[in-house]
Amino acid sequence: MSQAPANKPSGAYHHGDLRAQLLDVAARLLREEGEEGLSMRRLAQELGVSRTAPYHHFSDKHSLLCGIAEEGFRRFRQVNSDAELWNVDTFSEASLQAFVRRYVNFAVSNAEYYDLMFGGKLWKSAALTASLKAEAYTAFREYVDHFRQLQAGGIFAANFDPLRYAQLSWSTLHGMSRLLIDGIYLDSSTVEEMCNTAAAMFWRQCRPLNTSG
Amino acid sequence: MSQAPANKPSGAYHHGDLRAQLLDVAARLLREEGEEGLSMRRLAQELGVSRTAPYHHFSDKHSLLCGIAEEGFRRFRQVNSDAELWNVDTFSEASLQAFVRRYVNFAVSNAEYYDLMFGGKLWKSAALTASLKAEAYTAFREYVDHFRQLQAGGIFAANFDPLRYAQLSWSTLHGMSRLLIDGIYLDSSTVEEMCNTAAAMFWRQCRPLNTSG
DNA sequence: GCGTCCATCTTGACAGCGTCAACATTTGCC
DNA sequence: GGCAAATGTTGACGCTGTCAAGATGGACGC
Repeated sequence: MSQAPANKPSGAYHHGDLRAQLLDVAARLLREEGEEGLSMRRLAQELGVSRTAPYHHFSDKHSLLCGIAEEGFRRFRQVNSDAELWNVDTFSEASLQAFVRRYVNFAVSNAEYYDLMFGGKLWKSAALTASLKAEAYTAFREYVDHFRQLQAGGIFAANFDPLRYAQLSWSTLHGMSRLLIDGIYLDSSTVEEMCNTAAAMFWRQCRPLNTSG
Repeated sequence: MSQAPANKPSGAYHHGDLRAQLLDVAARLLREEGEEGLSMRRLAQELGVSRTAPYHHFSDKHSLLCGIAEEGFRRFRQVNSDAELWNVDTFSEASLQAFVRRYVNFAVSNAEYYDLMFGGKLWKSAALTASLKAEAYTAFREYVDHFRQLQAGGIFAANFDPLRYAQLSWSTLHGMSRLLIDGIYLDSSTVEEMCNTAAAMFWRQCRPLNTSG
């Protein structure tokens, strides 16, 4: 009758907390051994259940991955929420710098989530979980809305399209993150400098009439 | 004794042109059905040879993928080589625009190659073919060198770091390309406009003292 | 208490995968 | 012609995702 211990009931038939642990262990396997390190069978073994037990919580591997991505978006929220950055009065190059660093740091430190959240593996499949779709669209809409607010506050020139700005800045953030995660930019010692350069570009870009730093 | 027909000798024991066709058909399978559509066994079947025949031309699947990526870099060369863009006298926002469009168009139109050339699948494995490594490093070095030449020609401000500029612009190009390829930017009707916006950003960025459009 | 339903977990099975080992055939070279 | 190397073959192994069918346990009405 007592709730099964978090890790492994060891004799119990019912695991008690399988769904949550599947998501956790799957993410850990992805982190430690990459995409090839995660298989449904291995995942089950790692948790001491039979091969097909996970299928009672996720209809297939694809939807397990959707679950992981969803958790990723939950963790991602704090990156986007920054009162200082999105406030017209405190919007500054420094706050932009902090944002860029926060984004890239999240991507690199949570690569196993980032890959699924913003990678083709799930998005090209065109069969995203409804809840994942909701999380993702909300995240991007919030991002764009912030820029709209800033424009309404007079930060941008009138002829500036906030959507275009959002797309472009996100492209840069995403590109930097991907190149770092994928091991193409090996020299991670210059990451901070690159982030600052990116922030400077964004800053200059959104204040086209004022060239002072 | 006669050279086997390009496609399938149909009775001959030796195929005659297997290595090249493996690369071609593999790329086609990737293009048409994605990563999961390409298996060594299926590839062999598609070419009418036995399952293990490909292993006499590529030691394993990984090195086949390296071969595909290498071919990709060969096709990629024309994107980077543009006399007008890299010439100090003709360097302009228009030539930048053309370059951005060319890059993104290459990435999207050759996604099956681009994925391997600039994706984590090969780069994170840390076991790249020597020839692939050479191709890749050459491509990036050329890109950076172009910016160095432009700076030597006085295009950039003196305190501008061409390497940083190359990294940052490439991040943006790569980010846009990836988001398009991966189906995250669904609205591909605005691609051209985004390319122009990106080119404008690069243009403004490299002429920090001249705010005229 | 008992029976019943449902969530959950189990074993068995299947086709497909990458790849190794052993063997067959063909080509190129002396 | 003969021999080595290149290239092709079949057989086998352990791994994968996932379906079907059966076993177990908890929850709830009586």
